Amino acid sequence: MRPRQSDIARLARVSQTTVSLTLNGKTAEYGINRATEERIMSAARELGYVPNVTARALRGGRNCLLGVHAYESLFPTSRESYYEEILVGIEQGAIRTGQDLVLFTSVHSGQGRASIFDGGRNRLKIADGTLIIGFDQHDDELVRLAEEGFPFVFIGRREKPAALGPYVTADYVGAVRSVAAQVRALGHRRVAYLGLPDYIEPRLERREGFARGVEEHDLTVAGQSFGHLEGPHERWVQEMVESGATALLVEGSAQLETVAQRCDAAGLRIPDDLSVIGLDSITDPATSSRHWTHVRVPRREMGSRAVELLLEFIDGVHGPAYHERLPCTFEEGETFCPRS
Amino acid sequence: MRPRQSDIARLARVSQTTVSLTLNGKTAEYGINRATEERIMSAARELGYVPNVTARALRGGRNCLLGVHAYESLFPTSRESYYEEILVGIEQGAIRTGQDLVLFTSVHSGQGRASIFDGGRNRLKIADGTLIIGFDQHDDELVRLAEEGFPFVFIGRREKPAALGPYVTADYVGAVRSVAAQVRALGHRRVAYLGLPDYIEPRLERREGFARGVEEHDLTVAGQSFGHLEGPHERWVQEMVESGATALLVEGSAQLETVAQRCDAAGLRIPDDLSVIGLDSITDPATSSRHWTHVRVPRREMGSRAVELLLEFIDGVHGPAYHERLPCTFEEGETFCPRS
DNA sequence: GCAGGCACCTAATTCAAATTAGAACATCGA
DNA sequence: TCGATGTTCTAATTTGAATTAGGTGCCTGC
Repeated sequence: MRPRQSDIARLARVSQTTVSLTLNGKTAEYGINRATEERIMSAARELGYVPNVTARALRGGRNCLLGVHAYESLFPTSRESYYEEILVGIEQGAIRTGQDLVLFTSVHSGQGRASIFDGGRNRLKIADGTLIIGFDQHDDELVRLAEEGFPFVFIGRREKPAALGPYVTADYVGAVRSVAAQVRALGHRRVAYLGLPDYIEPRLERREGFARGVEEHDLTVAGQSFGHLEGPHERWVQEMVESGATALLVEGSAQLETVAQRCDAAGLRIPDDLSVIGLDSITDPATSSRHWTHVRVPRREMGSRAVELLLEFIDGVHGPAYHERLPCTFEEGETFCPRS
Repeated sequence: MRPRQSDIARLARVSQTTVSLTLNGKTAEYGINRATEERIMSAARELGYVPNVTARALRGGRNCLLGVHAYESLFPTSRESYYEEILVGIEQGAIRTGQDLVLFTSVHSGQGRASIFDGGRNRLKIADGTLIIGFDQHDDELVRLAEEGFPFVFIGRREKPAALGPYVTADYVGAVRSVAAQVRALGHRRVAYLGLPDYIEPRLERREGFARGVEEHDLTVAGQSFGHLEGPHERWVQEMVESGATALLVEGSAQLETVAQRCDAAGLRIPDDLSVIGLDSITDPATSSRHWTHVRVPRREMGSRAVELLLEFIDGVHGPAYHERLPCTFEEGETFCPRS
């Protein structure tokens, strides 16, 4: 059996209280005698004492467990997962802060959509709080839990923050504005924008950033497309360039490859005839045809910061309306050059 | 504040004992009245009761929480991670059996090697048992925990099972013997083996399977190499073929690509001049130059089965010496043909 | 010689649940 | 009507550590 504080106490001929005090370094505060302290410490060493976290957590009311919730499989089958990098960050954050993570897999066991409440046996609350990643289809349940005072932190998109809990996201607007500034700085005047055919928050914010960037830096828009997931038609690329565009901003990293193909087909050289700048992280550099100049979304940092934020929220450091926008970084590549 | 059993007790006008008994389904065993049971259950529902994992763990109850332990980051930074597929399987197993997973990230917080005990933050016991993946550098600690009766199940390699707990692995020996049989069945007589430069269990077992297969099917060995992580030198490939090999078995999936390059360089066609069979799963088919004929290690199934096994072990269905070897599957590809 | 204060330590309680050992009451057979 | 058996529930304890609220003895100052 593992030694307890009371075993140390017996060996050192003191009370369990004194042992606890000593082991927690409160000797000065409570005036424990130096000699007593040494007896206790050596007894602890002799017995190979290891505190029981469970007991400690019970007393402290904290479980040191943070939930991770994603409405989907967490260990992604596809390698293109949006979650992956965020999860890496969350893990790092948890390591740094000494928390363990709970994956609420049991909520998936029912068929149909995963439910946080899961028929009343609400497992969620075994954690001290929960990180929620991505797209939410469960606002009703979240509202209920938040009203009960259960702490959440959201990562990434949050359509209606609704003050349910703090969130961490990236500064998409700022990132695209800054791209616009650099485009202009390299002499470009006329630009185009290639978007994905949906309207989730990060994309809307990029578009806002583009609009503001264009205005602030006196650029003109040669074309915008939001039509196809995979990328634009060759025709669109050609027309855009013919109408004077010398730089193209691309929302989706997968679209970049299509752009490359279209340019090849149209006899356009990147970046000599057209500078191309990606507005999202490159998911898999290994499968990229070239070294794209792009904006990296700090997903890892977002995950990592979210862990700290959740702990701070639990401790009452921030209110539920608190949020942070982490800056994106500009990654130099070989697809962006001065206007020729 | 979160409701406790005593709150339910007050509302249902019974003792905390009765609440505990009822919530744990021991009504029959202790003869709790149907009406009392219903009062308790509805009170619990009304208050939104959720058991406190910490208290339960302290006292020694079940939490429907299974730990996952890997001595390394669980969410891999590299996409080539050995763990990934196993984790997918574990997640599926957990979903099927209604367990939640705890990632013991907190043990990594100390610098240096991750320790299960780690100066006292042994949180392991909040889980009902733990899955241990991969290579273990901590046998001493495991022994200690196992002696305390904490349930483990090991996945994959286990150098000294030491009867600490059951394990799940793949039948590497059988898989390679069966490859040898097929090689012979397609008329090959002389074969070569390309291994990785280390001696962990799965590789040793593959080599044993190769040795036995060669003997059983009356094959001869034209060459064996264990020199380089990335693959063989061109010279080795040439010599092997010149000495009569018509089939090559390759341990590492990454090595396959090197083999392809060497063959191209030497003017050897696969499979016309040389059949090539991989002995491990193809990690990323997208980056494969061709559709390799190979043995797939059932890592997903191993993870999934390990979850069940852990539950069975906790329930005393198996002893600590129990283990299972799951069969590998033979995946047809375009790199293995009859000897011409 | 007695209040006040300090140094040093401990008994008792708390955390939330599980469990052991019975208690209170009814019923039944002899 | 007495013991035996059952039914239905509870008081008290346990888990391991942290904390609160003291308690004891010694010294100082007046």
